[in-house]
Amino acid sequence: MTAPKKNLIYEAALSLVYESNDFSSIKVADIADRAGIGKGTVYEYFQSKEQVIGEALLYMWEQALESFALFLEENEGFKEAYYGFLRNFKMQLGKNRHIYKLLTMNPASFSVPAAIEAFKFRFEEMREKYFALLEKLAARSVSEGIIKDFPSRFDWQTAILSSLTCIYIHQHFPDESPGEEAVLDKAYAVYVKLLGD
Amino acid sequence: MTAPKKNLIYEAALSLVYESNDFSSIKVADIADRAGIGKGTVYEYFQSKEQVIGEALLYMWEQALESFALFLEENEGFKEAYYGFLRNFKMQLGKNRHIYKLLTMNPASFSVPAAIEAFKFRFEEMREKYFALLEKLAARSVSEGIIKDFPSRFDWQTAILSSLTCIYIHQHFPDESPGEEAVLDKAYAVYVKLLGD
Amino acid sequence: MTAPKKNLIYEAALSLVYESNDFSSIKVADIADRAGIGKGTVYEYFQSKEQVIGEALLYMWEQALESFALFLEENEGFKEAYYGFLRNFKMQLGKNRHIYKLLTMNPASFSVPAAIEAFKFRFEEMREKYFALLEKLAARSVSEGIIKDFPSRFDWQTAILSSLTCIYIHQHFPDESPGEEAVLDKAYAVYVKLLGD
Amino acid sequence: MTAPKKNLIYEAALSLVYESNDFSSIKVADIADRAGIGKGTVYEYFQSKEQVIGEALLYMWEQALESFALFLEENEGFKEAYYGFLRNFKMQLGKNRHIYKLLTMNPASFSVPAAIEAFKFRFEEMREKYFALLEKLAARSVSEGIIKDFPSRFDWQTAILSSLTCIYIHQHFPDESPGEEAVLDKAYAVYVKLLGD
DNA sequence: CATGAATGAGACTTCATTCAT
DNA sequence: AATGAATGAAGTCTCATTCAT
Repeated sequence: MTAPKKNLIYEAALSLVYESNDFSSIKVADIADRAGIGKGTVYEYFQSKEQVIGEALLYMWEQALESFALFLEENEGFKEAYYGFLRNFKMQLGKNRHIYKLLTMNPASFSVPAAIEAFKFRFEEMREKYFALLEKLAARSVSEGIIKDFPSRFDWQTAILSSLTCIYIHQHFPDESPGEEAVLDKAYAVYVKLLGD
Repeated sequence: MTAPKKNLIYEAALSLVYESNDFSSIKVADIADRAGIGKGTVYEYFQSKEQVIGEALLYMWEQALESFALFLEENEGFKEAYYGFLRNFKMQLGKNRHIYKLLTMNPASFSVPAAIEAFKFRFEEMREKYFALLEKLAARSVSEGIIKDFPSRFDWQTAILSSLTCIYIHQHFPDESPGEEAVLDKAYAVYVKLLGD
Repeated sequence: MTAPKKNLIYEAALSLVYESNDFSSIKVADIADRAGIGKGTVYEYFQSKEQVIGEALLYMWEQALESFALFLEENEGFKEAYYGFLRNFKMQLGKNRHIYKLLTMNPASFSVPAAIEAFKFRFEEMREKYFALLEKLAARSVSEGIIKDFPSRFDWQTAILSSLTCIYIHQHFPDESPGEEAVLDKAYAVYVKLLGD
Repeated sequence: MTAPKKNLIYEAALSLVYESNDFSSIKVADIADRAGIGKGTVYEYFQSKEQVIGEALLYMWEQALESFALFLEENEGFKEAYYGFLRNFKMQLGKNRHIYKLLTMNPASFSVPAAIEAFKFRFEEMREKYFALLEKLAARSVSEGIIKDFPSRFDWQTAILSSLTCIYIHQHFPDESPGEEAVLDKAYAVYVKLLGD
């Protein structure tokens, strides 16, 4: 029965990560408060504050990857899948605009807990999985003939991250941006333009 | 003659910002050490740690904008100017890969010192100046016929940020990326592809 | 069970107040040391050093008033009550000769913590209670016929404070003063002379 | 020409003593500011903050004693002299109600600078002078027949301090007290009652 | 298991004092 | 003689972590 309590702590920690944009300013007391448990209890499940936050971030990514993988299985066509991917990113970003770095798997975002060697490795693993899924997605665009030649890893990374950047700009400057749905078309177009012949 | 001492502190603070990726983990003692001055001296020039870091970030941007503006004046042609812009970003990113958020003027990066209202305003001002320069740059690509129609603000923002994303990926995964010079061509191509007909 | 720990801190703070005669020179570390607790623990019970000292002074007065009230109830006759009152003052003064201002309820003595508005009010309350008891005491001297007419507030205040002054001088210049018991007679006489016809 | 500068510092320090009621909270920077001189200059004339305040207090007393002595010489009759004495005390107290301890020559008020041995001695000297003058004043009341027998030192000290207490109460509770002039009569009456047969 | 009172290392900040100008 | 920039010792306060209950 420890799993649910750990998750409680993860969710609490993550909600604070979303708000603070600054790992070291997050307080254990706040995590405990938000999780509705005692401060001491946190230390029954984790060794240190660093570990709590590190594990919480990995937990977030595990969840995200799992549902991403599931989603890819359920949606065969590239376009629907890509729109779904964008839509999910948009939603996450809507919850918290500070989270861009985390959502784009920016290694820098793991700099604090990465102090502990174990995290570096586990994060690397996670990134591999993430890129494997993205590659699978990119592969579909080729097999469906939307993109002619299979792009290099560098190229599809650039294309996908640019798509996300497009959505990021939309979130930051909603006034100067196309509508909520139109931005998805824009972002999709970015991918096609960058990888199209 | 207080300006040089203030600058000394700015440089010290910034070098720590580059390293730590986490504002609140920076210690006043470290700033003072790195500036080669006493702890108390920092407080002769600033009211609080928050202010030191906030002002230092603004200082960094002021410097960057100034040299950017100068550079734009000195380089008439779009392509040279754009390559110069990319080269500069690449160099900055080379110094510190955590700094992407700051370099892309991500408002979130200012979230800590922005607690003080004054910072919000000054940062906003800075961003306006930055975008004004970027728009000027984009305008050149139109006047030189490289881009047909003048793009919307949203579109050229997306195009330029995607260019930078391209370089960002290069820095993070140098093994899978084109050479140091080739990446500039790639980044330039991103801009042209996204805004070309 | 936090009350005893708070009281521990009060006693520690007061013993330092007695010694230092200068609020702002009292150190939190000293309070903690003397209370036999950790520095941080003080901040579990109080918000700031100022608050510790302010509350401690109020605590001292609360205690004093309580026992004074009890004493008045137990001693019916004016003379015995008055002697008891003087004796108590003498004893307090014996513990610390700097404390005169505090013992005479001099509002100035509260000037430091009174910076916080709440203290002003609570101190005012305390002073009212104190004067109510003194008035009750004075009233007895009238009802017993020791004093003819009921004196004005100003007059009995002057009389009582002069009594205390008498004891104060005794403490400061023991060589030139009457004996330990004789001074009480002197002080009592001061009261009677000043209010007697 | 150093005398006037020293005096400037004394006046500045004293004005802060009047306001703060707490020696150790007075800052050298404030003294210098108020004296209109540089911080470093203070240390040209004094060795330490403690010394500044200690000397300033002694300076105040020297001034006061000098004018008191002069006043006694100029006013032959006891009653006029006593009223003058009271009036002066009242005026001083009007400037600052925290100063009671200082004005009544309470040794406790010198506790901080008294840490330096030299001060203890000089203060003792000053008190002797002060009491000599008070005794002279008391002697007049006897020689003029207002008081029958020459009172003991303890008795006239009590009488005079009670007079001052009377004025002190007037200052603290003006609403419940007699008028500005009437209080002098009251205070005079206190003296007479306490020492009269 | 769960707690939260207690702790003290360590961070921020102040300010008396120095000293080069 | 006068200054005030620079300093660092020392004080206030925070908060991650422990541990007795």
